[in-house]
Amino acid sequence: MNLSEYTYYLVRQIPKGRVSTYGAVAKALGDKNYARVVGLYMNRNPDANTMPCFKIVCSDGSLGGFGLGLPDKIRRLQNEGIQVRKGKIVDFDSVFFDGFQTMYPLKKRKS
DNA sequence: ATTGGGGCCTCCG
DNA sequence: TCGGAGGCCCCAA
Repeated sequence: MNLSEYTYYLVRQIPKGRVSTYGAVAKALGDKNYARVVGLYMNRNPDANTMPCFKIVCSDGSLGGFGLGLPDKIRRLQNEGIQVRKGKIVDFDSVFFDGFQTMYPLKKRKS
């Protein structure tokens, strides 16, 4: 399993109605510096059916970006009952998910 | 609130 | 194949 596949695996762990952040995923990957790379993976694979990248937001609760356009991201979030006001997640602390199940710490590149 | 440095991958020429 | 530029960012100052 390569890095991008492992990233998708983690993102799919986010329960319905919850969100997580680029940084949280990066930390689950083993290094917070992966945050930007996580964003790239999201942008590269904007298929919301297999990879709910709309559930990944910035660590301060703001939305971040979205390859298909932010309005679409907001719509998808609200579909799961997540409220968005003024470009931020409402009650961010209570919907934030950081309970990723990491099989192994992926510190370095894996084949 | 704003700024800038960080350090890793992917993309495209 | 090689190299440089940039990214759906984060955090400490």
